[in-house]
Amino acid sequence: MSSLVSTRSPYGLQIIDNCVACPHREARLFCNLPPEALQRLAEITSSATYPKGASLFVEGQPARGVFILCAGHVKLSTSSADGRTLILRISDPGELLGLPATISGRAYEVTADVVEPTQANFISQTDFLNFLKEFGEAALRVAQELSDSYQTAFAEMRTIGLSHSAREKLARFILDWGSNHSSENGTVKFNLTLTHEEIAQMIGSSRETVTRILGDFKKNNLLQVKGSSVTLKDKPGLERLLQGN
Amino acid sequence: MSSLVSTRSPYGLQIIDNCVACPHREARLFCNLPPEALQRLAEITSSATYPKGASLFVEGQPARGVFILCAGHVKLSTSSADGRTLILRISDPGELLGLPATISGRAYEVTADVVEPTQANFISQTDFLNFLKEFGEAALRVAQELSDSYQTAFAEMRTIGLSHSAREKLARFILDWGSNHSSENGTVKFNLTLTHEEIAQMIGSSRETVTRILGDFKKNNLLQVKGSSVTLKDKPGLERLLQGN
DNA sequence: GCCGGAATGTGACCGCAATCACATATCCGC
DNA sequence: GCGGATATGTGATTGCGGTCACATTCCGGC
Repeated sequence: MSSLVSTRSPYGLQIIDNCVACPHREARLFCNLPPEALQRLAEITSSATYPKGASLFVEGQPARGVFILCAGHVKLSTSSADGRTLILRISDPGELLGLPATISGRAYEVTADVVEPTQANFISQTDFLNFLKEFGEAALRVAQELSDSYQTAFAEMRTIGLSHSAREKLARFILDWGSNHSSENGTVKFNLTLTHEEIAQMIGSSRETVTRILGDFKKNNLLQVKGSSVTLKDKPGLERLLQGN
Repeated sequence: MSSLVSTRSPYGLQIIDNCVACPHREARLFCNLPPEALQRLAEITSSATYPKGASLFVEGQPARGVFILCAGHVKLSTSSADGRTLILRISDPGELLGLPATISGRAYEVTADVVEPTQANFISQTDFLNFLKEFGEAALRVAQELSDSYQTAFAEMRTIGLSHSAREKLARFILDWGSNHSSENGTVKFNLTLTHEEIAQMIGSSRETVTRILGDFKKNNLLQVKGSSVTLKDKPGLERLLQGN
């Protein structure tokens, strides 16, 4: 079994070999499959790197296959004809992108844009489906992965659908982001690499509103912002804004 | 293979035997599995009927297993602590309910309420997971089912997140509902068995707003309502409200 | 056919947040 | 370190739609 090997890409990105199998998301997905399955997986997988701004796939495009994100971050979004955009999530390394579309055979339902130099493995739809047919265990893993995605997307939907004010949605967004990205040593502190515009698109609001409410939060000492670094000063205070649930 | 058999339930519901395997959703899910898989499926399945108002499962409850809806309709909803409710969809016969939670092992993410006398088959979580482990093909079918659910939920999310006005959301809702439930012979006509309150909960709006906008639609001759029967008089007119997309 | 509860219709009010229109401030490549 | 693009901050305005408070109508059960 090959161990992880790193080299340099043109974008100054760490290239990771054989990232199909495990480096991220311990004990998930395609780890612990029988050797012949892993062998087969390696054969049908091809790796590539993408510069900032590239698209792995675009909403509405017929599904070509799945991408396994090895390094970098990818923005998943959907947009309406009149230019409005809804950002679903920022994917982290280890995630499978384009899975529902590839499995169901329909078009990609979101657009995947590279927000920072990224490495990803690709498996074409036919190869992937054949692989799943042959290795039932893998199909079950895929079902689990889909269930997780489903529940994540669902939580997102709840946030947007069930909260009243933009202030509430923003508070929830910040708390969520914090709980996933914080390096806490006592206080919760993390990097928020999104622009106000993008935050607005995540919570279904407008750029100005995000700026204003964020200013509000600072004024009320709920949090502190320095560059892209955010520190929660009064987490309970923020949580109080989520009224109930 | 046993054919469909009907008897009478206490609720005056048609009881359908062996509905695991096929009656609805042609060529989907568990049809065309090898005989031993079908055999096994029959062993782990138990059937039950539910009166109006019953809950198959409740949001937050640890997953017990999946339900296969044989007859009747079930409302899937989620609600926040302060009493607001978001209805996700009304499930039709043939659907699998509670699948993501059962596969992922987390809690049910929605509540499933019976809105009319219903028959459903149940498979416990452990039985179901063992079954999938043993029959890889079935796991793949399940993955497909999950993909479909995902894409449906996603479309719902887009509707709520990307449209500006309540009027737009209502128009979209009516057109969607019409395209799924209409018995068209020239004009589009269908039964809308939901109260205004429920419609409001589906589009994330308020009861009064639904009443008002629906009245508006009637006034502008976009549609006609007689009891629970709705007839679209000017479909293009409604579609124009979806601005763009 | 009557009754009670649910569903629907309607007015008044008003607050949130979208939008427009700018003024700064910050970042990044050359 | 300069200059243009991009991001952020802020005021003024406005309308949508939520909420409250009722009136009216519908419907199902006895």
